[in-house]
Amino acid sequence: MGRWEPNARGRLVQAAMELYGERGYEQTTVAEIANRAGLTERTFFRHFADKREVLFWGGGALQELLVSSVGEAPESTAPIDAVAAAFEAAAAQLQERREHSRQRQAIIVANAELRERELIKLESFASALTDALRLRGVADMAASLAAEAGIAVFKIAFVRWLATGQPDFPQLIRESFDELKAVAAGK
Amino acid sequence: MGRWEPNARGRLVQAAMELYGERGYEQTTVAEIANRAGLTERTFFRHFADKREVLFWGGGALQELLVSSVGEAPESTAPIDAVAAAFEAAAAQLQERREHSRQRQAIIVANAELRERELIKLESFASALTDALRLRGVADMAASLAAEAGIAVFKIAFVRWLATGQPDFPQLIRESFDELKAVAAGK
DNA sequence: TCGACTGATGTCAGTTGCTGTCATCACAGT
DNA sequence: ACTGTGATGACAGCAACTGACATCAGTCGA
Repeated sequence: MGRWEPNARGRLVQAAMELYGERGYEQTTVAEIANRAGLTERTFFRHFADKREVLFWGGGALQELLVSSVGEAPESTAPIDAVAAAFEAAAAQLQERREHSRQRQAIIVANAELRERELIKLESFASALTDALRLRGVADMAASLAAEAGIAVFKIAFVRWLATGQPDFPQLIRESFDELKAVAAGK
Repeated sequence: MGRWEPNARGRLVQAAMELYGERGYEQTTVAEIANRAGLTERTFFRHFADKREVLFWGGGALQELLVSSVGEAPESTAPIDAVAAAFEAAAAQLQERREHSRQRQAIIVANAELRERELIKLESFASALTDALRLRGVADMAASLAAEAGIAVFKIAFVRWLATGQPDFPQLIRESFDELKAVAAGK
């Protein structure tokens, strides 16, 4: 056995989710999180850049999935459809942990600082998607627009997925992209 | 003459812009801003909720312009076109202070916390636009999509306006909405 | 086997953003 | 002259975050 209990980072995430859920983000101190995880405040900040980041650890995997999905789309696929396919894949992934997503989102929407952090994470997704599209030869402007529009669709569909009882998130994504196309066409 | 110099809020904004520009956002303390404005730190926080907000004061006017523009569009106008018209009006407004916009944006892009704050302000615009569209009888989903897609176009066009030397921001907005339509159509 | 090294953690002091509370005092209205 | 009122100052205090140094189980090469 090691000198310390294993998976310190995971314990911190777990403790933070619990405490943020129980008494809210602002009413929780970092010292309390660390304490519940059997660690010190200083150690918390060695694992996470700040008090918010603990809720967003793991977002990198989703970003990689989005990028690789765009890269794997057939060459003839239009940029917006490549982006749509990427978000369908992401939706399938999220769907496997719906309850976790729901709890996490409830915490985030209850606090402005956390919403800010979520928005910049989504912006990072948009930036990564833009790069992935450029690699396919898509022009800068079209790549940015497809990526940002995709994020817009995802944001809306995600909220809808959690709000309604609809189980099939990927299908909801498909329908939402279709609706974007209708809206953009001036319908 | 009053007991205090007038326009304390304006002096704080001015001092903050100067200091953030000179030595960066993080390297500037609130005490320094207040000091340059001839006030105390405590007074700074009576005028602004936090150290970031001082850069975003006045955003409410732009939001009102967006909302009223959507409200004034002809009834037959499609949601996406009402949104486009609103951003054209906003662009015309911003164009009158291009140099100020440029300096402010340079400060914001240089710091992640400030980018977060900007994103949540834009999200607030999206929410207001969504409400304005619903008032016109647009369905929830279409309203959200048109608003969020509009924000996406604006974000991209704004950066482009400042990056290129292009003087006509409203026209750039029009072209960008046209390109969104092309992208959404799968071109 | 031993000693040097590593890496995750603890300890502690310090800065800064931000808040609550109370005092001050020119000005306005009566 | 009397009494608010509102913007400000003064001060104490909490919590987020950082830098510097200590600790010590495990590891690895001599």
